[in-house]
Amino acid sequence: MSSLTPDETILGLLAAQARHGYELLECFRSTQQLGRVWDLSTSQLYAVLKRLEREGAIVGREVGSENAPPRTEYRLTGKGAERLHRWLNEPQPSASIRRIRVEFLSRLYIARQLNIAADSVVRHQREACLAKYQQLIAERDQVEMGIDFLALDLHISQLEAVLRWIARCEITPASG
Amino acid sequence: MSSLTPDETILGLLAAQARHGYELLECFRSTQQLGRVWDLSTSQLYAVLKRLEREGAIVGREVGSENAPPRTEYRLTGKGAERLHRWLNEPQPSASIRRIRVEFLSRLYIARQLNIAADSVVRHQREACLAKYQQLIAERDQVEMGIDFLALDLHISQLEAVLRWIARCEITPASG
DNA sequence: ACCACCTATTCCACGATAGAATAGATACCA
DNA sequence: TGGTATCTATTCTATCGTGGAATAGGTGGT
Repeated sequence: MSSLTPDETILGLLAAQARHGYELLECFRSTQQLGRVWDLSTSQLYAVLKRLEREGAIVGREVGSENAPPRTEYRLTGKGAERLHRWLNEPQPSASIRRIRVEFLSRLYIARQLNIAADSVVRHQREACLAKYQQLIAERDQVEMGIDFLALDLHISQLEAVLRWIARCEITPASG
Repeated sequence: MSSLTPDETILGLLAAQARHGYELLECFRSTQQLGRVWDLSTSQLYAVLKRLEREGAIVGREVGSENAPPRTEYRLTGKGAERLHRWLNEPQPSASIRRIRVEFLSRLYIARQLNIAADSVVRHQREACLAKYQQLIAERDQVEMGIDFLALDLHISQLEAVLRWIARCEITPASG
């Protein structure tokens, strides 16, 4: 598992419409949008754009503006769109608490932005969490009281909370 | 807030007894010990030891062994012990889910290893979580349905689970 | 004699990241 | 009209963290 990068989320934002770096940055800063989900620095955003372009998932073109500095507007390529949809439909998403908080919320948001039904996204996430939950329960039964047990027990509690929250997600899909 | 490093946890392990790198590594690998709390690579562990020595929190000395390669055994300095106890008694620990999972569990484990009462550690953590919890509840009331609300609601659910878990911690202190 | 594995640590190349720097345009105020 | 503050937009740089391989001594098996 590689670390948590906004690559696919950016692909999703660009799938909705072509944008330049600064616009994307605002999407990630506004609490109305992804501000509570991601915390990106300027340089990280531009570094990701460079990487995505190098990988052929997006292409940029220089756009001169009358009342602002020149900007580079990026749009999705076919390759990028393919990667985006693989990510959205990931059948076995991570059940890590952190990844749920970031990746799953991003998937929900992007699906909404693209007017794609999110129910399979939610279902996959719930199934992954449930599987992990049952595995942890089984492990906890083998373990004696100690730091080990506490860590497992906390993890299990976190997953229980996630499962209840996901159930609420399913009846109130993300808007905005 | 800097990122999540095992520096103080290592100071704690060295406070219990002088150890060399490989021994510490085993503490971080064994699930009986900190294996479920941290996931350190070899190079990270040695890098931290170098840093702690440079900062004067620990000192290493070469120890020749009969049946193994030479090793560097580290012990805590006065400066290191001071830093360790500041960390253990931190009055306002982070209420971030991730930090609770890692830092708080480490504090509990280290307190136990040093035969120090953990109740103030637990109390500080509960207070920090409760404050954060109430702040998030207030924020949620201001926010309309959307990704923003879902993110807040998930965060709140996670903190509720943590608070219930902490209540259980208080009646069953960590052993081993 | 050789290989595999354990102990113990170092090295290196790469990428991430924070924060400053650059730079053009507009707006405000004295 | 000069100053400076602020917004738009991106790049640069120095540092740090990291994974993975390399190094290296010792031990036990076949």
